[in-house]
Amino acid sequence: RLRTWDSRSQVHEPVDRNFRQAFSELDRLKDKLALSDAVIEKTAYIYRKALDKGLVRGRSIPGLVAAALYAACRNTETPRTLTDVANGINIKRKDVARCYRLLLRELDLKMPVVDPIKGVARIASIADLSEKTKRKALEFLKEASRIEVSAGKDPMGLAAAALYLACVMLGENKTQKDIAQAAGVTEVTIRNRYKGLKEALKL
Amino acid sequence: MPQTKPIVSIENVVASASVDQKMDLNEITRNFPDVEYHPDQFPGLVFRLKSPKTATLIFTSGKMVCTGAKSEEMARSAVKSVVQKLRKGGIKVKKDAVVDIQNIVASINLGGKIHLEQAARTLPRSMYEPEQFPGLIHRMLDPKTVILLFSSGKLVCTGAKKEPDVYRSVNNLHSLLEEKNLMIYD
DNA sequence: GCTTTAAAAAGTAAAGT
DNA sequence: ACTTTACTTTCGAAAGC
Repeated sequence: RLRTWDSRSQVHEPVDRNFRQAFSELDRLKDKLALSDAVIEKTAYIYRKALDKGLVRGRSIPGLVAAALYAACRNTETPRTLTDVANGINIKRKDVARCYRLLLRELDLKMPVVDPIKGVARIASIADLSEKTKRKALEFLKEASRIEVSAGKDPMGLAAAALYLACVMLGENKTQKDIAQAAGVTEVTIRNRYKGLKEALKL
Repeated sequence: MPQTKPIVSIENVVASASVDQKMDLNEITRNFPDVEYHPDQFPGLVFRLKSPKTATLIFTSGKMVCTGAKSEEMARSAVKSVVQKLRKGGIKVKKDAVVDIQNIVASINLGGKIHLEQAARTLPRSMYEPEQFPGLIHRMLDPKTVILLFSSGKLVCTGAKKEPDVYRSVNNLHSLLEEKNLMIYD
């Protein structure tokens, strides 16, 4: 467990101090964001690479740890938003985003495209939506990505709109506000995506 | 050969310039009531022209930065115009400005939609993060430019230092998109 | 890295009617 | 709900913190 870290933890060279400092940060996040060991492991791997490439020089350690963590989530298809990670470490989302872009560029990381389907379960559980509604939303999203209405749109906004559309279709009484809050988007975004989905799916 | 002819529109040209002499920004501020100069905030003075609609930053070193022009030529004439106005306003400027184009921003319409997600998977040096921005960011090596791609088929090209580089970038990308079947024409 | 300038793309957001 | 304003991304130069 955390071999990347353990392998050098005995040696007290500056690089390892940096690594240890960075990961005391990460330990707190593991519980806060309910992350798996695999994600933590990948975060350590990515951070180590950044360290070896000298990307940490003159930059905030929490910012890069957050970025490495977000990259690990993306890489493992773990549904955590940039905002989740930023709030977890208590840094500005914009700073995490900047560090994340730096990691992608300098380490040549290729990330899978975020699938809106990954956000459905979390929104549904926070908004307390039925299993049936969830299934229906998944269907809508699959068709939406097939015909590419999702291109350029915020995955969480799409997932929220699909769930709202499913609620309307199946008669589950949930307000746009409830779902918007659960998804972390505005009601306006749900309305816009809802309109787009309905037209594109000809419903 | 590409199936459509991209419509390219140059939207902004950034140029640096120098009159190779120290400038008294406070004097300029006194003689030109419309300029903005807040040295606490930024060391450059902002000199705006109504036509061509540009903003030129003037520094005490005599170096300048002109933004907002719609062409390389317009940027050069804007700088000439600024120097001319400074002289008319009683500011002594011995030499004419030497101008260098630093960046050209253009908007483009390819005339067909783009398979953005597939492009994100196949284009090298690209980043597609719809949670942060709706466009796909692609870094081209030659010419060294950055192109933003949108599913609508519209693009933004930036980083070019010559107008021909904008066209070369667009044509390179357009061919690449067609080669890889990432374009949708109706 | 930041500060300031300008400009487009499309999405999201917030404020005011 | 609609409009308006504004912010996200990309780029480069300038002088200085």
